[in-house]
Amino acid sequence: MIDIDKIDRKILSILQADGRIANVELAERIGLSPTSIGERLKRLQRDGFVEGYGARLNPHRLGLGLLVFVEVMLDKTTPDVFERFARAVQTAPEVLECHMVAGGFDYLVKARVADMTAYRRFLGESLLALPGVRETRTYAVMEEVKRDAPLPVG
Amino acid sequence: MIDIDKIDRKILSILQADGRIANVELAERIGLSPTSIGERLKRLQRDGFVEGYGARLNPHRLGLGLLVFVEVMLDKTTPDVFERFARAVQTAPEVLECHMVAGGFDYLVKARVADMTAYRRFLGESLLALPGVRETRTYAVMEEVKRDAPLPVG
DNA sequence: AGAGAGTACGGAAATTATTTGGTTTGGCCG
DNA sequence: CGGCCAAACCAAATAATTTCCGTACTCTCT
Repeated sequence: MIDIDKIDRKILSILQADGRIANVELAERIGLSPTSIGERLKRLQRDGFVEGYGARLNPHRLGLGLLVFVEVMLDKTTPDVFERFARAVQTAPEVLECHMVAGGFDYLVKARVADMTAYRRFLGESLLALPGVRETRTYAVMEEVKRDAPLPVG
Repeated sequence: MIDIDKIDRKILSILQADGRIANVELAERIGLSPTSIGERLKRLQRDGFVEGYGARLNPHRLGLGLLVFVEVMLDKTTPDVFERFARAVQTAPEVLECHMVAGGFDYLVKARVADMTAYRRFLGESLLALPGVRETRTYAVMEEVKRDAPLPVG
């Protein structure tokens, strides 16, 4: 396990908020030379702290106005239902996240679709079409109180 | 409503996967001059399709190995419980997402902590300490099947 | 046809990233 | 203690990229 110091954390924190910041400005904000910052960042990437960079898109602008969470329960009769479900979920573009959870149900799915009509289609043609899906409970999001907050690195 | 064409979508798609790609390379991949791509990107940012850029960090590397979802039910006796809960959630660094949902409970909270010990502390000192919280149900994630997939822009 | 908007392009200038080489610091061991 | 090594830092030079500007093309509307 490689440990990181306060400066590294600051770099990660700033980069999480603004992934496209210029190296020189990053260096200025931290109080180190651009060269050092560049070396540190390279190391942070090599050691797997930074997995990549991405643009944050506005889902509403893209016509994806409805966010839903779906609790999925599987039939545990066949041995490979979990595998098959996991694989199918990867290919569904509507599914943004899918987690296997401990508790009352098996999988929690987070998906984005245009509207309720689109959701009904997604539910019927994608989720319920999968073999082994016994039951689902849908929760439509009415208000996104906090959306994709940065990880606490400080 | 401003609509975007196929080239714009391609820009967004690439940028979602690699937010730090050089403009020249982006232009090459799409088959347009860097200048044009720059202009399009500027427009996409101005019109709110791109809200920003961020580094994708590895939560496990940062000691945040446990992902939990918490269903929260509130006491609807006081009129401002929702507001107060929403405000409190913003300041909690463990909370990555919080959504008000329609259905069996009021809020769905997604949080990242180090381990179960840290979660117990978070639950007791942050969530349950809030006035108006009547009941919570916790679901610990055992396996992250799909994590933060890009929005379907194609 | 002509005006205006929108989009595209190439080249020059400004900015930024990366590499190179050298200095300092701190630990380790003969 | 003195020498040695590795890590972190920096300034300067070079390489690459972004931005700015002038121009051309195509649509559409009058």
